[in-house]
Amino acid sequence: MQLATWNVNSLGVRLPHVLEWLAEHPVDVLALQELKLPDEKFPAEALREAGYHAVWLGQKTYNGVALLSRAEPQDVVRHIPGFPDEQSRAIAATYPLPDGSTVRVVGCYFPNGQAPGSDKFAYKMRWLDALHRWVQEELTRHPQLALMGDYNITFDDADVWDPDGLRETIHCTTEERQHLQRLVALGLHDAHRLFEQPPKSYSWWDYRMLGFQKNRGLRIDHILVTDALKARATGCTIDRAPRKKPQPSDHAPVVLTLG
DNA sequence: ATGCCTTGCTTAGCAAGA
Repeated sequence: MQLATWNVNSLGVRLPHVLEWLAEHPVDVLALQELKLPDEKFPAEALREAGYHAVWLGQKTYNGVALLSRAEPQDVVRHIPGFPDEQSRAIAATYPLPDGSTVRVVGCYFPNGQAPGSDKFAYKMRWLDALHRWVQEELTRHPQLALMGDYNITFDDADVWDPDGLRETIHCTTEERQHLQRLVALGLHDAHRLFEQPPKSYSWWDYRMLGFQKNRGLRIDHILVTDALKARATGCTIDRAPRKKPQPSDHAPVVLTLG
């Protein structure tokens, strides 16, 4: 049983990569971010042919999230309830597990935030507040929950290729990291850190300046899990292989394996 | 560094990403 998350930076461009990756890695649930296409252009048929159900929340040009799954999704929620948002950033669904229990999957594309002090940063903070309230409420009903996606926040310096040069810049500010810790304090665990990882493990690399080749990256794509899922987790990896292909997304998939 | 890439929208140059 595997859950994965991947910011594809345009599903229109990256659909072949997604299909190839799923053929090699037939995960049970794949959360996608940055679809960059409206609902009516979502490639549901191609994904169905690949054996995947899909639920999605599209948006023209920007944002957009989806959940692909082997099993049929239940109790689908689009957008953070009680947080009217013109930007399509959140989707949730429930899936059956082989033992008869269920897993609640919340897939999110957190706002970038641009720079501390900007309007976009203020929106990021409001969005994070709303997400916290929503996840807290979801946890009352779902002991097995995974919150995964492009968080656009690093946990600490170990997630940053140049922590001194990027100190208190976007993705690395104390304020953003405090929000991330508030989510953790709800009783969640960073799945990546549950396991031994290679040094300098990142999930995003800038397209410019040979960022990937020099491993100048950030770990900003995360899977947070509840105690019950932590107990079942047997591995969590970042798959750098798709980042090496021609015309890649700037993000790599993150994969959680559950026993 | 004011950009460096990439994408979408619109059709050459922005906006936005991170």
